[in-house]
Amino acid sequence: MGRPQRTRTVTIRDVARAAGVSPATVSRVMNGQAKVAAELAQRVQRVAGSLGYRPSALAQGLATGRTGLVAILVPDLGNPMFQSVLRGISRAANAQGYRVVVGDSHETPGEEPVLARETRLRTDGLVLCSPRVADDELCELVDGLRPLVLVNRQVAGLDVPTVWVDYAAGARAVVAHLVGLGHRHVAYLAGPTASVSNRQRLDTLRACVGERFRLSVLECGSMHDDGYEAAERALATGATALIGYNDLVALGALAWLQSAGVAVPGRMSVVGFDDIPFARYTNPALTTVAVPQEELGLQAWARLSAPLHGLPSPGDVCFTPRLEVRASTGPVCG
Amino acid sequence: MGRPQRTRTVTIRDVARAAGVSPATVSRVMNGQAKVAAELAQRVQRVAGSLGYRPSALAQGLATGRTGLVAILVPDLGNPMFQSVLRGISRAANAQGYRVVVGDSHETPGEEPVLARETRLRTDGLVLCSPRVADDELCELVDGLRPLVLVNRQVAGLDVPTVWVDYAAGARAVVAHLVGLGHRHVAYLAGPTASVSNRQRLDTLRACVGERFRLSVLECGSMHDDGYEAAERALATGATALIGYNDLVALGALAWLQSAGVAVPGRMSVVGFDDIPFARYTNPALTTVAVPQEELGLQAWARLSAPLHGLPSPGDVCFTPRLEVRASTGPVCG
DNA sequence: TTGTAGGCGTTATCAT
DNA sequence: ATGATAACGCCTACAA
Repeated sequence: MGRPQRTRTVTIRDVARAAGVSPATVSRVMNGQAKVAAELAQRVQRVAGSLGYRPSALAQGLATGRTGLVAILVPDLGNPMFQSVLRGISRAANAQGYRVVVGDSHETPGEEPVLARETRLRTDGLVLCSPRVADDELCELVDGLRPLVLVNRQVAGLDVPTVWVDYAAGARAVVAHLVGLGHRHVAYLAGPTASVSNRQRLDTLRACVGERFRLSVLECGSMHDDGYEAAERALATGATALIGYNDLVALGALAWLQSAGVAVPGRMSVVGFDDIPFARYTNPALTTVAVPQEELGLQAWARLSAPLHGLPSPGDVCFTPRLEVRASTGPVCG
Repeated sequence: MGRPQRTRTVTIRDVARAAGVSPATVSRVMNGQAKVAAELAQRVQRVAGSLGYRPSALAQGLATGRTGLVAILVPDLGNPMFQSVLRGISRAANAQGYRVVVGDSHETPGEEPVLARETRLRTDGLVLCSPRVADDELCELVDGLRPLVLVNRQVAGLDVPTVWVDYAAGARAVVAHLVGLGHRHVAYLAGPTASVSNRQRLDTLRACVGERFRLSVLECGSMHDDGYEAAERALATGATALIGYNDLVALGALAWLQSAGVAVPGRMSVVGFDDIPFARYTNPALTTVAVPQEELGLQAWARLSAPLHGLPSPGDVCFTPRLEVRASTGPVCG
């Protein structure tokens, strides 16, 4: 066998031999499982320690059919929103003896299926957070990935536990807020076209268009730089308020407006989605649609751990976001 | 065998049987390795596809001795600095067919050894980024983790490839800059005591203390909130300039100063370390000690991939950071 | 309580 | 070019 590393690893047999017992006994001692004579256990422990024995996670996984690992895949690890979800799921999973590994698809829909499959192969379960892959492809993918949980992505007629946020309600709340402040022309800095939640926000905003509400949609992206770059175009539309696809985009736009000397909210109000930690610290602080990020993670774990323990998964759960009004929005100055 | 999941997985044998060939042939086809008759290969491919066969990564790893995975461990995934390092290493590793998994010790030194060992067990190599674990414990740890690379942590007399930054030089540059602007009393918002780079910065600053330079050290932390909370104390010391342990801390402090109506840099200059992407977008933009974050990742991979390919690892590399002067520092107003 | 042996799914050596 | 077969390291019925 071509073992690349010339490091001869210490196996369970080596320990067994050195301790004068059978491999089975060593296994039992290492796993603290069955009853082993205290004295024997001691000896095995000592020998294992002195030999520097580490059970092979691969072999264990192969033999037991479980790895003790679950994975969460996100489109952009740089987004604090996803980090919060990650934190939520990690906390919950760790409390039950599972480790969480992270995958980042870098907003590349094409990468997701391969990354998902490959990751799932090494773990006991998967959480797909805001997947960008198309509906039909997602449907094909799903069966090979169970146990699986979807966060922020509902697919009709798909039997997969799901945790999601009603962004339509959030978007309507934003519109109501802005219209109440007298805004009649709003610019939306659109996120990735592959993002379903972007589509939800966009569709909802479009549905609000009427005599008292005009909408300019600008292509943007999902990151801070994208918002920074798009802000000037937003200003040029003549809109008096700007809605970012997410907080990162909104903060990017805010940064540009500041640097360009555009008064916020005097000349331009700014709104985001998510309520990432940073949002409250900018100047002015960002008005945003707050979603319970860590809670999403917790609920995701609840739905992933159930099948891991042979239990039925709880039903889907939907959170209604809350508009967090801060200083970046104000009445339109006429 | 207690297989928890009742999902009978398709094995290489099933494919072999269904295709009327031996498992060995299927293996060869899947790996595109040796020569297999074109027609046979076709058939195997078809059968494998229709059966939904996915090779077990665990079994492959066990049989080949390699996983195609490397891991990077960071103390705080929420810090954009570490994300940039991660990006650098991922880019380089992916280009050579390796995947990178990431672990987060959450600034908990005690977690590092167990996390490191456990992660290493499932990967072919490890990068420890800014480890917080104590020197002696790190020394013990090291041998069980090779192939291993250290980023931002040098340990004397330890034979481990290392990529690091000369933060002492960076700190001296900051002091020179501030003194040149007339500052005579500076507050340092200290990071985690377990952070070696915090110690380097602190020691260097202390060494600069003299008749023309007074230093107040305040306990802080490594995150945005820590800086936000510590800023008031810094102001109370009467210092005219504030140095954050890192950019996150400096930006937190900046946010508090803004909200408290303290003029920056008029009343208080602010400096950070790292030059995270955000630093240039705040208002005022942050003066900071810029380190080549992605480059650190690239160089780390270069040192990790070498032993993976049976080559000798390149020597250690040290980067000298560059002071990026922006608008958050200015002459003392007297 | 402890040992024996078969199997987890794959790869690689060695025949054919 | 293809097929047996022995590892890889561990776990767990089952036997003792």
